[in-house]
Amino acid sequence: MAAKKILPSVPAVRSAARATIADVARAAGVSKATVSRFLNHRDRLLSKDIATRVEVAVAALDYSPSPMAQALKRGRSRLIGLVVADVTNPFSVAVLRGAEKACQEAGYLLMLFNLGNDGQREREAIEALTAYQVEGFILNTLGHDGGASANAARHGRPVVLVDRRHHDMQADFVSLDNAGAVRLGARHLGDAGYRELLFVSEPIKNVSSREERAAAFRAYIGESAAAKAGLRGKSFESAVDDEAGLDQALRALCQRARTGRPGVLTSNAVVTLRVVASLARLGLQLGVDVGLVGFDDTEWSPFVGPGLSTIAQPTDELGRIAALCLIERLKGLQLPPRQILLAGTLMVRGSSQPVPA
Amino acid sequence: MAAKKILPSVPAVRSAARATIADVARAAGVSKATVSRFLNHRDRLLSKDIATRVEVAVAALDYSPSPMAQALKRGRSRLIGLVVADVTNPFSVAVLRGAEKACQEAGYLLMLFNLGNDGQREREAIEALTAYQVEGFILNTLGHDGGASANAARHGRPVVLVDRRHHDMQADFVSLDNAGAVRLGARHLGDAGYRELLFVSEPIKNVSSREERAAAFRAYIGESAAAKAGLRGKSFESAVDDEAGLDQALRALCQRARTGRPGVLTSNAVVTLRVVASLARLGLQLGVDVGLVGFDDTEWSPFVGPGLSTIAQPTDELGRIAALCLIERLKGLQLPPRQILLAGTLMVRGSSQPVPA
DNA sequence: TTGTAAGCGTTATCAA
DNA sequence: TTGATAACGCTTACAA
Repeated sequence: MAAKKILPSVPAVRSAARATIADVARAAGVSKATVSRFLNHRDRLLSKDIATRVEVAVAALDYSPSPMAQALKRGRSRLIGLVVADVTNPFSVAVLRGAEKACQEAGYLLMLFNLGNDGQREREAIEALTAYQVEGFILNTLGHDGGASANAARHGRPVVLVDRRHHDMQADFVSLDNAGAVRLGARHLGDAGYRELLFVSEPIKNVSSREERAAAFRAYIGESAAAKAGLRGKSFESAVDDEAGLDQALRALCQRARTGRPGVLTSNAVVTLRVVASLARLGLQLGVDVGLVGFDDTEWSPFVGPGLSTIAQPTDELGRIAALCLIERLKGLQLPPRQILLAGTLMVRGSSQPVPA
Repeated sequence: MAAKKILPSVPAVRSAARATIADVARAAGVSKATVSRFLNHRDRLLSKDIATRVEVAVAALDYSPSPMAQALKRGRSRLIGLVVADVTNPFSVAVLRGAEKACQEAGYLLMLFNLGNDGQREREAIEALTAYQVEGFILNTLGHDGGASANAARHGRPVVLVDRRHHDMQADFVSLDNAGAVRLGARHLGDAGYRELLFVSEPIKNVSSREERAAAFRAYIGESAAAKAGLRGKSFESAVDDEAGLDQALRALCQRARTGRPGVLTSNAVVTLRVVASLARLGLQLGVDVGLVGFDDTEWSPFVGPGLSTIAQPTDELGRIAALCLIERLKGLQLPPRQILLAGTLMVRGSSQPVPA
């Protein structure tokens, strides 16, 4: 057996429990109130002498106030609750990053609650977060919370909705300009010579962003400009496990397109992947047999097939703006609910290359 | 102008602020202590009569205790801190999901802190989380925290490390069996006829998982079995912005491989994408000119080129086990630091198809 | 300008 | 079995 190695004992910081404000007061020879004042109103009401004594004590004890105790006393916690329907969704993560940065800069900490696509937990999430005294919410959810978020709003905890509206709630709303983005994609496909279009979405199920995109597609197809250009289109809702249905829809699309080429517009990255898989099953070539433009520009988009044309969302900005809106409200801004829509950007790649004349 | 619609006023829940334990006590006509006892030791020490009175009052007021106040009093918060180096990394997100679920089931809430790959913030993160009285940490970080986590551990806040060890800390560690996974990938490439291998990693920079994978590759190549099979290999560290360097390394690989075919093993999904891009620039075909196996099985792996062969990590399990380990410690388990290594799974696709004889 | 003391919502100790 | 009461760490009237 190997000789027992003697580990160097941990540097004997003797670290007692965290220092409290009482410790600092004692060390500085002042009252707790004075320490508190030094911390919160450093400027006013403090003699130079005492101020430095406190300052020294704080440094010596490496003191920092307990946010929990502060929250309890003040009723405010410097916490912002972020509820996302699904962290697996790269869109959510990107928004999360933007929001996090803005919160951090404003001195807030983000408390994340992931629903794992289980709508049931939405109410639970908001209540848990409320219990922890979060000061406001950023919600990327369905709104099936039994009024919990509306309730929070009424209690003076502002709410900002990202990407998905809640039908029953008036709140600031930050999102992609879905209608504009759909037009961008559809027009591009048309311009590239794809004339018979199919819009493929996840099952709409009352999710506002899905509704808006689907509606925008129908509207665009109905416009005279599109009709004049000979653009026609249908929509299809693709369920996770219904590969056969999707295959069938795409086959039908190709049939209809006998004359003009078929083009597909997908409503998010997950659906894009499903369509790519289906096309592969059908033996159809991207950008040759079928054109494709998908929502959400991912890191892998350039490398699938001939490169996937996409509509990029300004995810970082969305998250950042959502956080900023919320923080403004926390600072007391009184304003009717705002709607902030950001434009998408078309990334052209091989999957929508022009149909040879 | 459209007639002004009269919105139905919000259901007049008259919702006063959250009920406190004092409210419940008053409503039930008992003392706060009794209510507290009912909540915490429902079983012992309570006359049936009083118990039901309290129960009714709790229900009527929809009371639930304030975790903040509990944390202040008990010193425990039912909070677990999760620090990840980068939420953008799909691996981190997957782990997050697993951990979150386990925590939730055990009645803990996860507080997420994302470093955004800014190592500087690691210490800050741990201190912020500590201030919020998190009871323990799950860390997927570098360990450049100036001893903050070691310090936390000493204060009785257990720490579990995921995927990345901290050189200076003894703590439970949960990770992929990197050595095994590397062998799995390398051997597979060899078996498929790719004889001249290149291991491409992110800059190692002291990150333990990167070190382990690189070391395992060197070791495997040095083994007699590999040598006997005619396997040879080198390693390359690919920096984000150094496309030229990577191109050069791959060109050199192909040169060396004149006789046997060249194969590449990449250390994570980001690097995989870089290699795919480089190969495209060089006009080399995946699975024909060059074999490729990459760490991390992503949703898009099947759709890049002929399909990317990958080594899948049991991410959900990793997160779950990390959380469970932590929770065991929180329950008082005294044990020397454990190391839990999980095996990876090889997913064979077109990028490593056998070299035709 | 500083200190005293009350109280935020809990739980735990002690009597009753 | 129940009820006062004193903390937990902090902020804030109010007094001095």
